[in-house]
Amino acid sequence: MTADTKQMIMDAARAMVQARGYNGLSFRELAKEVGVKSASVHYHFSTKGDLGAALARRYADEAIEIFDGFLEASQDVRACMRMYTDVFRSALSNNNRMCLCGIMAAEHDDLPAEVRAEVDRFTDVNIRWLVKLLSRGKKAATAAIEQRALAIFAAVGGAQLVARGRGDIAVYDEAIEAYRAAGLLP
Amino acid sequence: MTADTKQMIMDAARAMVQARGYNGLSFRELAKEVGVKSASVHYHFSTKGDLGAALARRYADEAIEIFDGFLEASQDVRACMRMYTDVFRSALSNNNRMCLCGIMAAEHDDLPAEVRAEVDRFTDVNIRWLVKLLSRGKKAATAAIEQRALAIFAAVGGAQLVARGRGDIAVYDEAIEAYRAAGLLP
DNA sequence: CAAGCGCTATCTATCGATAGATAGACGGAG
DNA sequence: CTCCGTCTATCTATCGATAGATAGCGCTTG
Repeated sequence: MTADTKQMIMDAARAMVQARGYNGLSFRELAKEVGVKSASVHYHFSTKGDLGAALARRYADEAIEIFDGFLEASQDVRACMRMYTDVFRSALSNNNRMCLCGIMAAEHDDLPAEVRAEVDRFTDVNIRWLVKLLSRGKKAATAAIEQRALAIFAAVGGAQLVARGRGDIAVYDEAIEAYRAAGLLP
Repeated sequence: MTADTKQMIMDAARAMVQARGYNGLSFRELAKEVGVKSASVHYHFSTKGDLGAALARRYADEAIEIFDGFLEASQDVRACMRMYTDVFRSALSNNNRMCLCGIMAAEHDDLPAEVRAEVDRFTDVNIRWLVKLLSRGKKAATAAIEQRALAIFAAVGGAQLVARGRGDIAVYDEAIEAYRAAGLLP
């Protein structure tokens, strides 16, 4: 039983942050959830900032892998985009949670610097990937594509935020559909 | 000196929440900002939930007034929409702040019930207004207009969130412009 | 005088963080 | 094989800071 405590801590912490934000994460509650003492959490992550940064770093790294898998899985821009929006959808369908970095972005100015840096990197990762995807379709000007990528990322994040507030995943689906209908999404 | 303390408290509290979120608001810091003691804040708002709900309520009420003023000021749908997006822009230009209810929406599940109710009402106010505006243009199906209104609200909120994270108001402008170019915004 | 309002002083709960102890695994030395 | 030292991982207990909240005093003003 390699129920690696460190992994369990990170998993539980991610879920808690996705549900209640970085400020809503406490070592004591986290430890209780995992079944250890808060001192043990400090053993693995010396400060709360360390933990938050580790969470965001792993999250961004996983995003790169997953997103790049989409690009390899299909040459169809529309299909890839659908897989992309489905990733954000799955956070909602998993107990009405938000994207880890989406919710942390709201707390942006309150975050320890090392956490903020990783959250910003997640944004970069998304935008770079979207640029790569959009570049497949047409060879528009780079600036135009970057603008479009940014708009898509913002719109998807906003849809997630509003849908979670409503507690209704259908709200997300409707927003995405409206984006597609308007031509914002390919 | 009717520098009404209660008003000063609400003004300072709103600014602090817009910068750091509801969880980032503390009575002590708020009191210091206003120049009173935290006990005095409790005199006007018996609990933090009371204060948060009052903030969100006033915010939503002001939004109704401001937005309806747009509808009266111009018959042009595009002009009204620009005024609408400019309201969200002004939060950013005011010290890189977020919409009060936008940032609270991220903390949605952590909010006291009375605060959450007002935040939800703000969303309603926005969507109802957008529906009213969009209905001017064309007589599309109600469901389609509501979907569109929701998508616009989400997209604008997302643009604000991302732009604040980047600390660059130009990001907001670019996203809005992309929405317009795509035809999401009229 | 009475009410309204802000104060001092204090409470309880919880936060992140740290100190120090301990149980057990592992490896090398005699 | 066994003893010794070290390392890992967790524990208990506690720290100072800060959170929101409260009781009661005192000033000011109508």
